[in-house]
Amino acid sequence: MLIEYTDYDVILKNISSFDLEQTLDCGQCFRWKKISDNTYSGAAYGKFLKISQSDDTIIFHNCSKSDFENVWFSYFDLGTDYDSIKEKLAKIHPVLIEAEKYAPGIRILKQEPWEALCSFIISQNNNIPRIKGIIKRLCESFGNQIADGEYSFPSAERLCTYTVDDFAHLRSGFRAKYIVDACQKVSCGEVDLAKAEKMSVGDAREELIKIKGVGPKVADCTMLYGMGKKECFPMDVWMKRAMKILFPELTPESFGENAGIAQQYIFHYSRMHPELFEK
DNA sequence: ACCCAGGAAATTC
DNA sequence: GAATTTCATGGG
Repeated sequence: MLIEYTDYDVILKNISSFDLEQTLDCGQCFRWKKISDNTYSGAAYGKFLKISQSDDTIIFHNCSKSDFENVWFSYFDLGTDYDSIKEKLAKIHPVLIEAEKYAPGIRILKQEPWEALCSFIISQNNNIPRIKGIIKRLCESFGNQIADGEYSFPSAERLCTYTVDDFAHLRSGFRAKYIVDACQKVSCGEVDLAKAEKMSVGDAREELIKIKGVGPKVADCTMLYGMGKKECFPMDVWMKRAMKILFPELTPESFGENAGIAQQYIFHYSRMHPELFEK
């Protein structure tokens, strides 16, 4: 991988195992939008970004060197060698070879812990288009405008004084009371996300499920997508189906230290091949 | 009308 | 304690 800094853009050349569409539309994040072929716009850590790809070249448009180094490098997990991880995972089970082949450019994003937590609280017993709508309304109502029509994800501190009624327009249903509890516990430090990030998976999970509406699955998604804990293996309805039909002899532990990455290949592959689970 | 959606809390057995 | 029901909302 080669990094070039121009006056306005950051350009990555000769990058492998990175596909924007696969990474941004595989169910791990909910806020990036496709604005034209191979071009996306979105936000994280309070920064707006337009990013585009052609083959093995990625352009971070109008992006400073410091934003790239401080935010986007780790956000897109550019320090991790996915080629070698895929090779190791492929040896565990042949179905993983298929799943990797289907979307070889998936990377696990390192999102903000609070955004991941909040997003996956909203995701429970919900579908992806509706999750995106609720999060969009949350950001547009309470986030800061950081570019034309683009908003940051509002912090727990920003949200902690609101009640269930104040969130009614989000149309998040029974999840509104969970959002309220998360805002309160995180903003006052009863649940310390920065500390949880440094804890073991077991301890961090215990910490996170103190929040109402956070169980093992939401906690694991928060740790995998928001804290970089790649051994986490969130078990949603799709993964339960996949384990039963595709990997009957395996458990989440079978996938090892990068189980979360395996999970993402399997989740996306399963969701795009629902016929595997019919009847 | 019915079923399901990246689950977890509340209730019942 | 384990199994089942309920929880809002929207799309198919």
